[in-house]
Amino acid sequence: MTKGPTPRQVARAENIARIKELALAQLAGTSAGELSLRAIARELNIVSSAIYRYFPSRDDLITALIVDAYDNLGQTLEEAGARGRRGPRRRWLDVCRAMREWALAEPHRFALVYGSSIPGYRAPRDTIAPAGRVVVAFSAPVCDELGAREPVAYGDSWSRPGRVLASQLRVSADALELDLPDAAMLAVVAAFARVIGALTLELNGHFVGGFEPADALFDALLDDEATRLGL
Amino acid sequence: MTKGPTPRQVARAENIARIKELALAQLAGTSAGELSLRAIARELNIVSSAIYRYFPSRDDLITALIVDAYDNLGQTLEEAGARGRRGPRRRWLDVCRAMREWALAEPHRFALVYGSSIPGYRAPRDTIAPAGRVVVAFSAPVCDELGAREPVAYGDSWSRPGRVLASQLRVSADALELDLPDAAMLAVVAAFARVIGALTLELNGHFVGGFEPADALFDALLDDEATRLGL
DNA sequence: TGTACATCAGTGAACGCGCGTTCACTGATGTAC
DNA sequence: TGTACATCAGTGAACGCGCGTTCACTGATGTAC
Repeated sequence: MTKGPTPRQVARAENIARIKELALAQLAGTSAGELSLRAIARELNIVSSAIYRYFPSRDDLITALIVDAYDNLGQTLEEAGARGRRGPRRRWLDVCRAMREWALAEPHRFALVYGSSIPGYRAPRDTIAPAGRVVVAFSAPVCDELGAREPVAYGDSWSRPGRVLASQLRVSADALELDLPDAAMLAVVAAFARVIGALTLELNGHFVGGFEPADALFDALLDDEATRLGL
Repeated sequence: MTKGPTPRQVARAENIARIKELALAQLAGTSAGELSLRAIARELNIVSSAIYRYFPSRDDLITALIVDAYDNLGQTLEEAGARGRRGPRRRWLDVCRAMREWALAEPHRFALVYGSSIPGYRAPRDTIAPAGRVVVAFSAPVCDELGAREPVAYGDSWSRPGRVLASQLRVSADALELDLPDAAMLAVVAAFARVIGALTLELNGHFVGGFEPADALFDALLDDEATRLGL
């Protein structure tokens, strides 16, 4: 018989979850740099110093939120792009749309990971892997499509990357274990930049008065980008 | 004989400029939401309440910084893209490179205008025109190129925008007084999103360990984008 | 099963800071006659 | 040119807040024998 978690362990896990929830709720109204541990403690009906039983410092709480956000987004994208009846193009479009939905639903979380870096906060190594998960999910349909084709067919609209860039593309693809030729990796990065850029503009109100709602704009951008990705 | 500005007016203008400078310097180490008027006053050797002789509130100071940033960036792009011996493609590439240089030189200013919105701060109308100036400068070379061509030649890789999107594109182009057909306007927005996205990723450390420096990557993205813009 | 001991969540006080904004005021600068 | 008055930059005190983090402590929960 496996001994389950003790009541204390259960309570601890619950409290950590609640702290994160309250922190996220707070982020809706403030930037990450202003996240207040005391405010969280107040809402938890706990003395402020008690927070330190759960997170050794404010930065550690922020790190946890960032890791969670990447993981949550990554998983969302993985599910949206799961292999199935749909072709790669459709799958990739679904991934991107899921990304936008996630960003619109949780704009503060999006800002936390893809927004302006937090002053005074230095991201630890722990955030690298979860961040990669998002990119991997983003490019999965492209990898699948290319795996089924002659690599040479790719990259008609892209010129061949120079030596420096080619090497950087190689290093990046390897780090993420992406099986993509240089030109395809470049196209994926370009697509990612466009999606992040469009979401950044939309979430920060740069489309106000022009593209509101931005659904049609987004679809058009994605449709074009999919073609350029060879999908 | 025209009466020049009084000593008082000169001093006032100088102080306003110094306050902005100190505010910008402070932004290098903090997010806009944490900008401290008291800290500025301290550095100016002035009592904290004296700041209110120059800016009625913290938000007004932030607004001034935002307007300045847009104007400064806009002017930089205008100069980089000035008509001359270079063809439109080269001009557009120069504009984009100037934008990157500006962003790398003044990352906090870039974050101020294109980064995550500032919690509690509501941008007044005054920021709209300067923001548009940047987009206009960004698309100027494209407009010039298209003015010299058959509009029909454009947009082979872009599908025709739907009704909603077409109307949004029209409204946006008109608001900025851009003489661009729908497909071209769409391509410009897409290009802008990509550039903003790439800069956002670079400035916030998402290229660390992969594309460092990102010069080659940026050039490749721009080169491809220029082709897609029909340049 | 019962007891002794270790673990650890939560307390409460304190340290040393910070902030935006208002208000009545002084005294220098600028202006109109 | 001289004087009276208005303007306005800067003062200093106050209001009513906020923060992260440390530390010695109490007392409940969990564990090993």
